[in-house]
Amino acid sequence: MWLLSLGMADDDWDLGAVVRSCRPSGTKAAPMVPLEVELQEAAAVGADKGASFVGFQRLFLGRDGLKELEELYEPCFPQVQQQQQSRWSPSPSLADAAARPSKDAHRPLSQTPRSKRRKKQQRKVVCHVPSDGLSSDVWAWRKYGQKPIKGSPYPRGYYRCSSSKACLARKQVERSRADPAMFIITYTAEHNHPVPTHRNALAGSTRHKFPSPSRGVGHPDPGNPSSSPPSSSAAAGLSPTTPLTASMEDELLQKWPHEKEDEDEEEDEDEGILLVKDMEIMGEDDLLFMGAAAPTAAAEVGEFDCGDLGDQ
DNA sequence: CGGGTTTGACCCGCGC
DNA sequence: GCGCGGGTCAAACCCG
Repeated sequence: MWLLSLGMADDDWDLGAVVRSCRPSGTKAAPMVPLEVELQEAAAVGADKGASFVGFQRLFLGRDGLKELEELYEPCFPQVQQQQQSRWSPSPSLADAAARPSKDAHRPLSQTPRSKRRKKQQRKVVCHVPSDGLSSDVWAWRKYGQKPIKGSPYPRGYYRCSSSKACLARKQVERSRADPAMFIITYTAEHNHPVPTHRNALAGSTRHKFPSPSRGVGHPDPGNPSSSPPSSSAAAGLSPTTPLTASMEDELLQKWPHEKEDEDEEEDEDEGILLVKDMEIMGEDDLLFMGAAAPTAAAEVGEFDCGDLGDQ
């Protein structure tokens, strides 16, 4: 099931974009099947998980932009559409938030401002997607880093929008410790440009060789991430970009199965964050969540659809 | 050649 | 104030 939680209330098109990216782009997108959405408020978190939709709806009531969301999610969540009629007022967009360079802006060093430092309250959108959903993201992402996360057997991949240099949109992809079959995609900041008609041709083209002996992994790919089951395919580092980037995925994939053992203990950690099963809340103030189901991930992982969905 | 990925180092926020 | 850990940078490398 796909879940998406919005750490913010923004709803401009950017948000939509985000959402979009989380949902099947195109018709052929991955099976968006399931879609069980669970939405809750931060406060609600921890509470009954069953609150899901209801909570969700409540959250959005009265806010503008909801409408847009509805549309966006419609495919995924008909219910939302039907039930949510209200709109929520837009709050500062992620872009804004992210755009605020904060103190980093004046960083003397050669380094660029790190506005992003974990702002405790930076708005984020967290999306849980099944491995097979990792692939569809209409945006073009470029990986700029990967790091092992303490407590998690899976590394987290850091991506930024490659469509526009000025775009502050970022995304983090990490395999769920609790459920390796699921990926946690966290979007930070919004795109400040329209969705690219098509992702860079090169994007993602780079690492197509899965089993490439060279980079990273030395093992043969377990299951050809790209072509095969996503479940194994993505890893924290999948490349959201276009189609495939298999290397990272491979790595993760490969290790994934093995590390699975750790799962048990990790579960709670995942949940610790707030994940109510599939949902997480980030941001502290006004966060909203919405469930979204979006088979986007497929693209990240694999190669399938990326091309198609790239365009919308 | 352009653009993406990999990877180690660096920086800084946060908790103790 | 210190140390840990997460997030980002940037050089090196790879691929079409």
